[in-house]
Amino acid sequence: MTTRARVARRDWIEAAYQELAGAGERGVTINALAARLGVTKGSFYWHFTDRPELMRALLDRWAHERTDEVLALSLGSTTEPRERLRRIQALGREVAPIDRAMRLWAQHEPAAEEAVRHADRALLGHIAACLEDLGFGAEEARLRALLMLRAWVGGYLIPDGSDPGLYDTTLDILLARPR
Amino acid sequence: MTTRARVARRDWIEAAYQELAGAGERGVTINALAARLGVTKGSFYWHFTDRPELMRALLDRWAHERTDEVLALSLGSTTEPRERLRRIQALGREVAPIDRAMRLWAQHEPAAEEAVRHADRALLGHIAACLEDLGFGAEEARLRALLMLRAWVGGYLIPDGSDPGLYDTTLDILLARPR
DNA sequence: GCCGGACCATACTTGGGAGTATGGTCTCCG
DNA sequence: CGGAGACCATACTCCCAAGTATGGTCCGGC
Repeated sequence: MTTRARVARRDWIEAAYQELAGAGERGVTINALAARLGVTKGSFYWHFTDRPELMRALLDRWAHERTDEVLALSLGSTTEPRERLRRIQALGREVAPIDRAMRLWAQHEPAAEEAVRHADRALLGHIAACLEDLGFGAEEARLRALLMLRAWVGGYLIPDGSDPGLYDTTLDILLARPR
Repeated sequence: MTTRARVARRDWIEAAYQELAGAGERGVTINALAARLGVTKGSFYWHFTDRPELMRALLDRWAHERTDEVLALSLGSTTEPRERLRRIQALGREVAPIDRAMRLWAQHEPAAEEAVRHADRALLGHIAACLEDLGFGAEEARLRALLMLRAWVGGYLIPDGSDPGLYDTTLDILLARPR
């Protein structure tokens, strides 16, 4: 038969990652993960010393994933700035659940805040680079990149904040030159 | 002597409101409020039947306050649209702590989400009205109002997201006409 | 075939916050 | 003065998630 329910350390991390994306940080509870994995807490406390260790592993996993994604963006096939910005938006829609969970978590956990800060620095750098390619000055590009990111994550905190027509036109607005 | 530590129902609500703004929803705990007020839980459960009743009262208090503020905006002295938008931003800075706490709370509490939704509808309406005064079409005004709000609350979720130069220029960007 | 270590189940204990039961104190009013 | 009701303190119980203790099972190596 197919080897009993033995799970590895990465299985716990993966399950926790799913739970984090779906239910937020306080949703990732040992018992819930155990149930999801078909084992009990006994397994968990063999692979980890305590919950904080698991959460640190989550931070690590997310940081790496996010780094890879942003790297893939900057290594993308096209060099057309506007298309690159559109791909950033597309990525944003993909990672929305986990991204949102991470940012909410970062509100009351300094370690998570630090991870988000670091990831945002990279992402903002990439966005700003695209804007500079479009002819904006360095400082202007920085400001608009930050504005673009804020406009994006702001959607997490606004009920009914997902106007279908918004994503199509937000770039137009953010890229309009001052007169 | 100055009448013992007798507190009224509104004192509990006020203390809870402070705690909500400062420590978030899960920070408003009965014992913490009791300590802050110099009484014990016995007092609380005389004025309220349970914690949900207190939280509903908080929602109410916030909704009224927010309604008054937005009303004051639309009844403001000036009629110059751009100045009105600047005052909205100024209000945003004032109410940032409680606004942020409410939105975070709304992430896992339907009643809070409903309150935020309702308040946002009014605020967005007011912003959009200013934008229409500036010559934008109705639909365009709606979109830009939403974008402005998202850009604002997005700052809550971005570490180091408070660039000093941002508030000065964000209006310029949001008000630039498409070419 | 059996032994040691990897892995997990069971059954605890602990800590913190919500909620309850009950009795005490002040104040006002008759 | 003497209750009645408003208001609060004390001391519980309940619940839930984290963490611990301990014993059981499986599997590879000798």
